[in-house]
Amino acid sequence: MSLFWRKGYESTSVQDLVNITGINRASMYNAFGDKHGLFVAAVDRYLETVTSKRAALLEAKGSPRAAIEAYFYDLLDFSLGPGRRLGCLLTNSVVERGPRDAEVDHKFASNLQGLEQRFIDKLREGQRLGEISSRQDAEALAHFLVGSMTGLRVLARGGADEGVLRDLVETSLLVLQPGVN
Amino acid sequence: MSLFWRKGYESTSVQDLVNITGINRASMYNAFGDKHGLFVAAVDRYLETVTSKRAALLEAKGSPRAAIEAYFYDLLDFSLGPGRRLGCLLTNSVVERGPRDAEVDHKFASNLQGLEQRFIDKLREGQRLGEISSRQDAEALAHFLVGSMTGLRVLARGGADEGVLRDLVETSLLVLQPGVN
DNA sequence: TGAATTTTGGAACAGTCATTCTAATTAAAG
DNA sequence: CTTTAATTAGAATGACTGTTCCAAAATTCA
Repeated sequence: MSLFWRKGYESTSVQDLVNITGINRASMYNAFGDKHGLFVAAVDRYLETVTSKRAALLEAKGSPRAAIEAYFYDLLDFSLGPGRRLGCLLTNSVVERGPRDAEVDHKFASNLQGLEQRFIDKLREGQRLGEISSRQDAEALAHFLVGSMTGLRVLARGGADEGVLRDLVETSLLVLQPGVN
Repeated sequence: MSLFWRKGYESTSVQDLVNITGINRASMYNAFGDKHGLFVAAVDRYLETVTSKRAALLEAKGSPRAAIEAYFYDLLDFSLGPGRRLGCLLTNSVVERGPRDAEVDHKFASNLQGLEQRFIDKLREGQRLGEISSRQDAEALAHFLVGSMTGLRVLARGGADEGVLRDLVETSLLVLQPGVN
């Protein structure tokens, strides 16, 4: 998973995987079928361990707006620092392989839709509480947040300065603030 | 350029390039040195033809806010439709190769910084005219716009629905609207 | 027209790719 | 302990990788 995350699919050879895992080639092929099967398993593992842990922040009780803010600041923290500027494995994969890998494409779409739905739920709740601006409906805000988050991850991988990422997060969250209707 | 745009660097073989261009292998090597040299030339060409044409929209006289809006809607139009959901060649390249290709990395950073500066100029002018909100300084807004634009391009390549991209653009532009200070 | 340069087809190169195989060794199950 | 299954090391596969070379053909330049 780490290797695919760092180097992408094509640049990671089976030999690389054998070397770093210490697992025999034959065992890998026996367990995963082929390189692509192992890759998909790595992406699944990524979603289970890395992504879903952060998504849980969105399920927190209490202020919905605080939950969304916690989500973004957690992502920001994770995206900073040397050795961590890897972006999102799934996003990277869809950029590299999306148009030619239906499985990756589908995972990306459904993952994004799942996150979008969590955003929508929290946004609606926040709007009902008056914590979150009602100038736009929750769907539009959720779409916006998903886009902003995607930009954040890609800019992080691209090596953007911390200030850029921070401004992106802060300004995005400012959109949620209720002002004049 | 089109092939690298569609398939990325690693998945595009020299043989593919020979086939699609009809140019002899030896001529290509004579002109560009190696595959990477050709790739860099393709990225440069992309920036000269595709990107800089759109960047010119930001130089338009008249309303600075309208110029920024024109830029984003032009990008949105371009990103939609079948066969056009390719994202940005430079962004795709930095995702695939960024950490291991200093030349791509540098091009990405300087290109983004150039765009950021154009945004800043327009934003400042708009703030002076009262067209653009002054709740945040122009730098922060520019960072936000760059992030939003990056997200748009990646989501487009990822096959996101038109509505998602549209909401992202509209909401991002809403941030510029002057409200209560 | 004649000389110099570029382009062409095509073969050849060594290296790497993902994948499969064989045979030996280890571990699990009954 | 015995049998069955899984794991190992390592070689071998054929296809493809980027790159170089050669001689012939075409083009450019003076």
